[in-house]
Amino acid sequence: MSNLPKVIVIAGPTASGKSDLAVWLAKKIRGEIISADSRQVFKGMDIGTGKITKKEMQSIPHYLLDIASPKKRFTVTRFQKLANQAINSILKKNKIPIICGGTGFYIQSVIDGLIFPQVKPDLSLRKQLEKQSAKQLFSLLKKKDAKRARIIDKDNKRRLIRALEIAIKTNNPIPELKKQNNFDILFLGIKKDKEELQKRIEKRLLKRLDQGMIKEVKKLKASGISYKKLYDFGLEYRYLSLFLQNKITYQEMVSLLQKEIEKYAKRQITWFKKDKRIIWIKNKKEMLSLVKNFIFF
RNA sequence: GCUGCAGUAGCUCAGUGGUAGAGCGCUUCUCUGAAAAAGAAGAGGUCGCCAGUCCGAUCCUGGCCUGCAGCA
Repeated sequence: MSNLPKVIVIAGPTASGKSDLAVWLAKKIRGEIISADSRQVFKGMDIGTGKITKKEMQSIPHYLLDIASPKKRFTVTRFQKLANQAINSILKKNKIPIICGGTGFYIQSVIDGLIFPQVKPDLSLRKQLEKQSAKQLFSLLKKKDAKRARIIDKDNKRRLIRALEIAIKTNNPIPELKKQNNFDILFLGIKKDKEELQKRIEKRLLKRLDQGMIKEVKKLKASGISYKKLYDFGLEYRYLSLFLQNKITYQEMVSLLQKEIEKYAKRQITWFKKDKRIIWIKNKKEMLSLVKNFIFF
């Protein structure tokens, strides 16, 4: 039994019904919700991210939605900081924080208290390194930080660039990743079988197109967000903007998007599967008994 | 019915006289300040069917079957 503050986490792939479940639980146990979603943090990205509506929140407070401009860069460490603040203010009210979302890296940064190297992203350095091939970057890294080079994904430029950024700025090898235990965690995962999830993805996709998802992307573009940036947001924002540029047809957009969302869901599942703390649940009843047990003992 | 073109991985197609590849899909995986991003690996094929030539045929020859286009 630990004295650490209790935090509940609800994770799962996209379209698994996390948000609804979290609200339902919050009402039962006097909880408040912290969203852990790397795209829902942005203002104006609502339909495309499947963001919960005011009405659906049923007056349960939600944190970390609409807290950043899509024109600016948002990072894990920013998320981590804000999430910790949110947890503290929920705890002060004597309520239970429920972290709910699908961005595994964000969730992990908070519940494992990851300590990242103190090296801020340097965009001009990154741009410069970007010009080199993965092979060149890799051999550069071997010189600067041989240990890191041994375990890094040598084809992944993005990873290589960040590793080099750290090595160059600090002139030191990257420190080992530190974790700290700040909370007593109940980690729940929503289990859905493949066919059901695919059906839910399809249904939700068509519904959101109906709700004006295209208009939302047009609006973002009109507000000054480039197609390149929209492409980088991925999924809905990527494929809708390709359609708006006439690079693909409407039909292609819908079928590509369906496939891509399915693949994304699989990547999420791969991530979560690794975490052995997760208890996989199928319904509210299973969840509630686990939660009661967690809170009262 | 005739003529032409095609038939190779789940799909779209490359290719070679010494039993085969790509892209996409599928499966599995990675993740140290971009994570809906960015990457990696793997499993799939008696190369339409039957015969012939050849040391050897997916590739050449003949026949058959199937699809597409044109002509009648």
